[in-house]
Amino acid sequence: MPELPEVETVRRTLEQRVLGRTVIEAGAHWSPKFTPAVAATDATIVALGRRGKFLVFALNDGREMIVHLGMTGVISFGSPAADLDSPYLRAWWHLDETAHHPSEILLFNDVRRFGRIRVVAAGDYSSIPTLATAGPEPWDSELTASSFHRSIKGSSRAIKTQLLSQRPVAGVGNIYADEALWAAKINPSVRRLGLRRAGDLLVEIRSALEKGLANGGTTLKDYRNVDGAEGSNQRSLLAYGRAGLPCYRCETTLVSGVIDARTTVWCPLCQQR
DNA sequence: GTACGGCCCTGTTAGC
DNA sequence: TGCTAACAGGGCCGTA
Repeated sequence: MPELPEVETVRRTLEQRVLGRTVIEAGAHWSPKFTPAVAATDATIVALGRRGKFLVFALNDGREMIVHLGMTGVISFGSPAADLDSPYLRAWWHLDETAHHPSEILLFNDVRRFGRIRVVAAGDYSSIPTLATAGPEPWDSELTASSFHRSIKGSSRAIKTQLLSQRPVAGVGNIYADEALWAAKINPSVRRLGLRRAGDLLVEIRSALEKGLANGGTTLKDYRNVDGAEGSNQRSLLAYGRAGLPCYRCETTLVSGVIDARTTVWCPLCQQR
């Protein structure tokens, strides 16, 4: 499931192949989640950014195409002859030929259709609630222990739920939330954190995301970068997916439960409430 | 406004 | 062997 490290890896491997290129034709699956992709036709991509887990294609006409990979979304390049009949193709953009690139098709495949695409006026995210209310990027200089603490203090929900809401900080999903909470020795169900513990958690969130990024993302099943390569961070996970196995710190058996409809793994000894 | 449950999706796996 | 049910989960929406 693509979280910040996966989406950023996609952005980095995609950027130089789309900058300055014009969409000469586009198509999409019938679902309204994907049909907005067609609206990018005739526009030129002038920048490729990322906000939380959203890819932001800046277009030359004052609009942005926002792409969320959902759980199983994969972006790749292909040819019209070979790749437009994939049963999981949800959107495609035919990019023009340039001095550096042949004419080719940018493909968006998404088995479970949890992804979504929107084309909006630049900066107008009113139709994308999670993007509109997303908190700061993890490495934003304005994000400090105290600002993070203030953000958490404003809610009475479990800390895991708060992280998944994208409000305290953008880009954290189920995997990196479990990893950061384990590293910070914080129980995922706690509803209140002091300033010092909030600071610890912020440090571990940044650390978990940096490690994921350095490893090219976490590939559990579907995730690939634009070149088709898997990430390797799944081999370095310390909590996620390890229920029933010994804690790497204290050897207590890790347990799992459901928080906010997400499987959550923690150490009952290191991460006591 | 905030909290919470249900829904969207389909391949994989477990259980009978 | 073949069928059914449970499971995975990010974001959105309706309701309280």
